[in-house]
Amino acid sequence: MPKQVDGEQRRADIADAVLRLAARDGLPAVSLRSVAAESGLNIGSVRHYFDGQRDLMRFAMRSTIDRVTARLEHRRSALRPLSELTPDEAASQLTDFLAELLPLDAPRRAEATVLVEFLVAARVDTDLTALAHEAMRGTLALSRRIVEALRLPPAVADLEAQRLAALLDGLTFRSALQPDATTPDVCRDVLRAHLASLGVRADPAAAPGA
Amino acid sequence: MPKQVDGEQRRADIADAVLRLAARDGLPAVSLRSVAAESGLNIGSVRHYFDGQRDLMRFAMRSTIDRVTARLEHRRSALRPLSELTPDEAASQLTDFLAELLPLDAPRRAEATVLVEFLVAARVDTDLTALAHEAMRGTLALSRRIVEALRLPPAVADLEAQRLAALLDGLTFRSALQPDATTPDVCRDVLRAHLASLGVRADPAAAPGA
DNA sequence: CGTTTTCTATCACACCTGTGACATAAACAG
DNA sequence: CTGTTTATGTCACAGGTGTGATAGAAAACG
Repeated sequence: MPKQVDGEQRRADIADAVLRLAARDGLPAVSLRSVAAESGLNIGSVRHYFDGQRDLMRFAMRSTIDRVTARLEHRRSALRPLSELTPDEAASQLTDFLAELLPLDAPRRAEATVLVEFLVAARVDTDLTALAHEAMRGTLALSRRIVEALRLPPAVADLEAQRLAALLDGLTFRSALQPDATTPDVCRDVLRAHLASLGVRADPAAAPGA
Repeated sequence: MPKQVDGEQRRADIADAVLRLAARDGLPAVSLRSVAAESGLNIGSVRHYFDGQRDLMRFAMRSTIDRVTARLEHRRSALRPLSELTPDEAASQLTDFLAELLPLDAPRRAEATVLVEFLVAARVDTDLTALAHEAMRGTLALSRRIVEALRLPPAVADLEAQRLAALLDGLTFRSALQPDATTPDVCRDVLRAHLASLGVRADPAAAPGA
């Protein structure tokens, strides 16, 4: 029975317990004792790997953000240039790409839900404000890149980026809190319709009334 | 010194203290003792008007929902028929109307922020789930009415209602949590642009490319 | 071997929570 | 007046929290 364990792996395991707990019972249910129980460790062990609750929370939120970011980056590398695609194909590809942010299946729902809880908590928790700003700026920056890829005129790029970011966060919010009302199908359809409505301006050949 | 006080007024005052506390320090900071302190009452008095914390929370959330609903109804009665307005005027009027939902000034920001906290808490708090569903269904129903007023084809009405609801909630979420990043001006502009983009389909005379 | 570091585990303490129970007092009813 | 209801306080208790301090065991080091 090896006693020397991988410290980073342990921290990740504990953070996972935090995320599982927060997703299932909400952030207020996350305490050092509940995390210890969820991870099968003793509270003393948890405290050995983290300076305290604040440190634990910061780490858990950071690892959530990093996980989503990594998944997006991975997806991004597999994107085909929009110039090779029809407007329809482009919309589909971008929908699948941005859907990585949405709570469309169990793991993504857990991530999105926990992130929403963290973002709300960060409003009054100064330990998390920096991470919250980073996360919010991230989806806005992502939206901005999408808007630029669709070659929207610069005059409306900022506005459309804000609109897309708000739509993404709104879909996440509604679907994470009430998945029976805002189902994964609704999320996909809404997102796709939105991207399509942006695309028609970009590609003159798609304008039906011309 | 009158001892016989208006019970309903007292309950409303206490609920106000809950909302102020939740807006300033977050829902987790709301306890019977903190509410008593915030409202200038004794904890015994608070407990005299409410059966307990659960009752207090339910009442506070309900009064928040009712307040927003009442403001919207009041605004609604002053709306001019869209048929009397140019598409531009219609978009402006609907923007102002729906802006009642957004955190554009201090009181509305407090309301929206508290509502977000309640909705998130309701995910795991069975006492609040019914109210949360009511609130979420409310903004969807409101969006639905807007979409119908814009005379969008029924084939896309459901989708557009969901999209508008998500946009409203997303703007609320982002602006309530980080008003410096999603400013009131951004909210207005985004909302107005969205309504305008819906309107062009409704009114053929506004189509520029025809 | 002994020493040191790493890891696990437990106790104790102060603090905060909701709530049951009770006392006190003011206002009203008869 | 007496009795009752309404309202305000206060106390105590069990349960939860983070954290400081400490102990013990196991692995790694010299």
